[in-house]
Amino acid sequence: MGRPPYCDKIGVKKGPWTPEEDIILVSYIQEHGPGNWRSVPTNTGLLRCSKSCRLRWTNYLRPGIKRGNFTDQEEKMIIHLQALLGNRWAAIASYLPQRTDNDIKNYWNTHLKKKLNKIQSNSSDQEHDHRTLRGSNSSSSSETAISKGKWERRLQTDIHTAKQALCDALSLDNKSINLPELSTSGITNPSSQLIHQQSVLPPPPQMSHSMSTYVSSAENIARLLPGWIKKPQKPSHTSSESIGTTDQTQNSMKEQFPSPSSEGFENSLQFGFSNNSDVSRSISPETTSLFQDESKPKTENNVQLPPLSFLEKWLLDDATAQEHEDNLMNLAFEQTDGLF
DNA sequence: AACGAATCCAACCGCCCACGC
DNA sequence: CGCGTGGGCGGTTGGATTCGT
Repeated sequence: MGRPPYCDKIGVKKGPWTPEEDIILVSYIQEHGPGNWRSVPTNTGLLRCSKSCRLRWTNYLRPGIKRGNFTDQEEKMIIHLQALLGNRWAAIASYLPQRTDNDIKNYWNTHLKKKLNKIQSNSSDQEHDHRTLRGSNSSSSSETAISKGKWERRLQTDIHTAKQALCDALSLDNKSINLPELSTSGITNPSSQLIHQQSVLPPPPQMSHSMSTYVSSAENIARLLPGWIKKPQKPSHTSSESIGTTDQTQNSMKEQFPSPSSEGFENSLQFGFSNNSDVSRSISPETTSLFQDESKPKTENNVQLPPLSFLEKWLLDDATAQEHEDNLMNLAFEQTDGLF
C-alpha cells in the first residue's frame, strides 16, 4: 500500500491562493512562526493541505524573496551553477539570496534553457560545418568528444564570465568582506563527489548575517494583500522604493520576520545582483532570523557547506583560481559526463 | 478588434529522506 | 530495526497573460 495521494482529502482547496488566504497564513506564521505545517490548516481553518501552505509561504510570502527581473549576473550564476550542480535547484538557490528554487527553476526552464539551446544549436551548426569541411566521419564517440569539448569551452567561458562579474561585484565592497581561512583540503583529496563539490564550490550565502530584506517581502505581501496594510503608501515598484512600505508593516514584519540573514551575503558582497544596494537596514546582528533555516533551502542532503572560502579566494586570487579552475572543470565533467 | 500561439509562473504531484516512536 | 509521518525537492501542469498576425 502506497501513501495516499497528495492532498486528496475532500474539501481541500486547490488552485491559486486568494488574498484572504494569504492574510490568514501570514498572520498565523507571524504568530507561531513557520514550521509544523501539519497544524497550519487545522489551526487556521484554511482549506489547504499543509504542503500547499508551506509552498505558498516559501515560494511567495516568505520575507526576503525577490521576484522576477533576474540580472545578468544572476543569470550567469544560474547557468554556471546549473552546469556544476545539474537541476538541483535548491542547491543553486542556496547560492542566490532572495531567489527561490521554484523561481530559479522556472527561469531556467523558460529562459535559460532556450537561450543555451540556441547557442548550442548555433555552435553545433558551426561544428558541423567544420567537420564537413574537414571531411571527418562523425562517430558517436567523436561527437561525444566534440560535444564535451564544446561544452568545456562554454563552461570555461561561463566560468570566466561569472568570475569577471563576481569580481566586479566584489570589488565594490571588498573591504567589508571577511574572508574565512581558505580550506582546500577537499580539493586535493576528493574522496567523494560531494566532498569534491563542496570544496570546489563556495558555500551558499551564510545564514547568520543580519541584514534584513523583510521590507521587500513586506512589499510582496502588501502588493498581494491589498487591504492588509491599513493605510499603504504609494505603491512601490522597486526594492529600494519599498523602503517606503508602511512603518506599520515594517515594524510588524521586523518584529516577526527578522532578516533572512542570507541577505547578508548579497548585501555585504553586493554580488552585483541587486539593484537595491541602497537598501540599508539597521537590524542588529543579534536579531537572529526566525527564518535562518527557512529562508533558503538547505543544501542537498542538508549538508552544511563549509565556510565561504574557496570561490571568494578563487575570485580574488588569480593564481589560486587558475590552479583550482582545473578542479572545477574536472568536477563539472565528472558531474555532467553522463549527459554527453 | 479578434483570435490563436507562445510564454510565463504559481501551484500541484509524487518521490525521497530524515526523524521520531 | 521497521514503520509512519512530515517536510524537502525536482518535474510537470494548466490558467493567465502577452505577443503576433
